[in-house]
Amino acid sequence: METQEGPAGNTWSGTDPSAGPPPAPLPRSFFQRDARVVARALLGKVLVRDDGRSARIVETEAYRGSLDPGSHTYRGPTPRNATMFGPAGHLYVYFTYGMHWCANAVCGDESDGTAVLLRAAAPLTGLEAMRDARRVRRDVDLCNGPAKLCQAFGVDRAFDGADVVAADRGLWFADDGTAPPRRPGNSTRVGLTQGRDHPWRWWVPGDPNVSKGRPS
DNA sequence: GGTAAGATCAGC
DNA sequence: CTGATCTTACCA
Repeated sequence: METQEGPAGNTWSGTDPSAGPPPAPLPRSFFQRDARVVARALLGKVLVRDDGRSARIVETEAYRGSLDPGSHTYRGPTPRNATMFGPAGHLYVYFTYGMHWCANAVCGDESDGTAVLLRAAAPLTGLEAMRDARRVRRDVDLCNGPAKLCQAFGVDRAFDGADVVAADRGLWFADDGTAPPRRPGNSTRVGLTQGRDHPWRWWVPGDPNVSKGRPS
């Protein structure tokens, strides 16, 4: 019988004593589904980093490969999107607008090129580290956008390809018992010029940490 | 080799 | 609403 413990090699050091032991990572099968299903299922799950930072996912978007003109993988494999064409349960991190990083959870079957963009989250623990990484007045501004979330968690190029099931880089998703909303908010995606008709954005209704980004 | 656009954000 | 800031992808 094993005691409840985090992924091998990780040292949970959450600053909130009530946070308890490190929650186990979601299994790979969680991600091996249609990205639209995973996008909704991720609402309410917790993004965890082994330095104590954690936040509840409150907004996501699905990107669907060759079926989706708005996806980085729409036109086939390139050096940049290689991770998205790999196995589910890895993190696809890309650089954009000359200064921002954004993170996705790769979904579906290998070579599908599908993923879920993490658009916003509600900070839970490790707020000091997040405030350190981002100079903002209100905590609600720490993770209320895809690039803000990455900055708050210190996610950059070094995390592209990270296995969030094996948690090989100290980053994973956990289920703390919070169920996804019965009826999530839904709209077209934010910031796209192509594929903007697809309603593949979802969020937790009423959560103040949902991004201010407007659908295209 | 040149260039246009980009799954964004902060400040005015 | 605009500027920042630079990588990527695509075309010549």
